[in-house]
Amino acid sequence: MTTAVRGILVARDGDAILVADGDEGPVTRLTTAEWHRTVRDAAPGTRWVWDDSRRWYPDLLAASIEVARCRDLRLCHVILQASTRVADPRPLRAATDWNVAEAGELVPMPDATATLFDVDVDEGSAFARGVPSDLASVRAEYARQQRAVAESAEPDRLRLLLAAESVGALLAIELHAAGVPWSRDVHERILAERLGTRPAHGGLPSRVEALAAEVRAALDDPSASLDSQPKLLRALHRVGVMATSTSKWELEKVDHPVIAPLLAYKKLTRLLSANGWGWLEEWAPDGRFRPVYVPGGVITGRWASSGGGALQLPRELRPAVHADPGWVLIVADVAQLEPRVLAAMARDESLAAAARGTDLYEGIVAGGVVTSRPEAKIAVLGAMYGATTGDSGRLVPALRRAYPRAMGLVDDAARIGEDGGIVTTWLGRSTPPPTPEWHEVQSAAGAPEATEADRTRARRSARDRGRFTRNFVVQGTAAEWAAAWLADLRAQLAALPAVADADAAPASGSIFGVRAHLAFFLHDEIIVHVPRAHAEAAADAVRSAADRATTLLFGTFPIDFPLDLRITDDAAKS
DNA sequence: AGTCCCCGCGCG
DNA sequence: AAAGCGCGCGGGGACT
Repeated sequence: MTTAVRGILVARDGDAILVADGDEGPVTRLTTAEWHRTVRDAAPGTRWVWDDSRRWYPDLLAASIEVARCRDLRLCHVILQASTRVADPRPLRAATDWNVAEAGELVPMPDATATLFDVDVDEGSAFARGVPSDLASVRAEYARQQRAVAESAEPDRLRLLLAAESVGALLAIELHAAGVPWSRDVHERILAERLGTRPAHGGLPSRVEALAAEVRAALDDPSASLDSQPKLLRALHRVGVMATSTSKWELEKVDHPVIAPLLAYKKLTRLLSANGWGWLEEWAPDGRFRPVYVPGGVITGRWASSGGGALQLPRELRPAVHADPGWVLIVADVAQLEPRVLAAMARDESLAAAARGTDLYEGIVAGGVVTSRPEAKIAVLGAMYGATTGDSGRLVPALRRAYPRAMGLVDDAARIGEDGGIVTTWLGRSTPPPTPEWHEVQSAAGAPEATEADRTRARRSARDRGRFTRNFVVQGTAAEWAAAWLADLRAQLAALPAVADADAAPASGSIFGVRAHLAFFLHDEIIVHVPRAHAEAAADAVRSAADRATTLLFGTFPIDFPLDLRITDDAAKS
């Protein structure tokens, strides 16, 4: 599998598409049809170097043309211009038209087809600001990036990061095109069970209506407003419930007849407004849920999403994720991804030993560090999030004694952040520097006339940033492991054979209807939609991709990343 | 009417 | 239980 990778520059010139072989090769001018043919017939190792995958790939996919690899200059610029591993970031930072959002034309996002002519600049989900697409700009930016990598402290890691980020850009568009196979029937059954009968128009579902009546009776106020936080809080105070907020973890502590129906009401109205019948019509009208994924959308390098709440699909709706007839789902997630990543980054043999096998928390208990699994869990979370008080903060010192290398890594990251410094993930993504406002708060506290309030504010702000940088290195490196996992898996799935037309997935309507494909991704879990005949092959691919990701990032360091993997018809959590 | 912020809660 | 990271979204209310 060692095909030489060749970079081909792609640019736009009016209606024409310009393609140039490498840095100095001849420029070819193509029509759209010729461009499609060129991509379809390209050598296996070709890497398309283009401004922004969102500008090129939806059109290719619509023509059933897949791209194996690219360099997404926009996303890679964001990484490189900030990375502490780049020796001289000045040329990148000076290229301000590549510095994301500020300048440039509007680029239609993958879900924009319906609203393409309804040009509403403020509709952020449909359009985004674009980077340059002319050949001179693309060529210059690629040269800057290649030089930045070559001269960096860790060229191999950065190359891996840029490749993974760019595959992510392609995959995000593919996931949108493929969609999550969604059973409208199952979704509607869940809604009916939980919420009751659907209202004809304007009203509330029957069970919600009944609960609202119960709550109003308990509040002794037939017209009480239940959806306005301030009004609800006042109504609660009137019947003697002296809560300071209407959040469920505070209300749960109160013993009053209004609490049970109120919590039930809140739970149901949440389901109704977030994932009710309206959501179903808007987001899965045709048996596919097509969220817009935003690679690099989170500061740590995780993906964000826009529209449909893709990253917040409630567990109770997971059964609606349902394979098409003749197909199955492979649902896989990594148990305790982040602490495992931390053990590997820190080369902490003790934590890695506790992580051997399927349950890192039990491993910590077995090592005698804490006495129970729940304690191990909150201790580990507290260590990675920077807890200082409560049970979590109390347990962290035990972890510090048992795993000095791992804890040293996150403690160092926190200290650097508190001091205004920058920290970097394993592969090379760095935090932004503190904002000018942050520095102002710090210097104000050091001035001779500073008040105690100034100093308190500065300490708080420093510690806030310390918790951010502490978590950044772990969350960001975990995102890198997941990106490497996805990239390898995607390549393996693309190599699986297509099925006969008769076995095509009915609701897909694209190349993903005839071949195993990724259907969902959420930080550390994936769902693959697979023709039944290829289930075992695809499951093996999921496992081997995880192994390869581990080796790619961490070499021979002995760390396990065990998968919880199921082959199933629906994605309900077992 | 539009915009912005807060609250609350869903996910990892 | 809400102290301790990162998100998106819907609803209400205050403001323009």
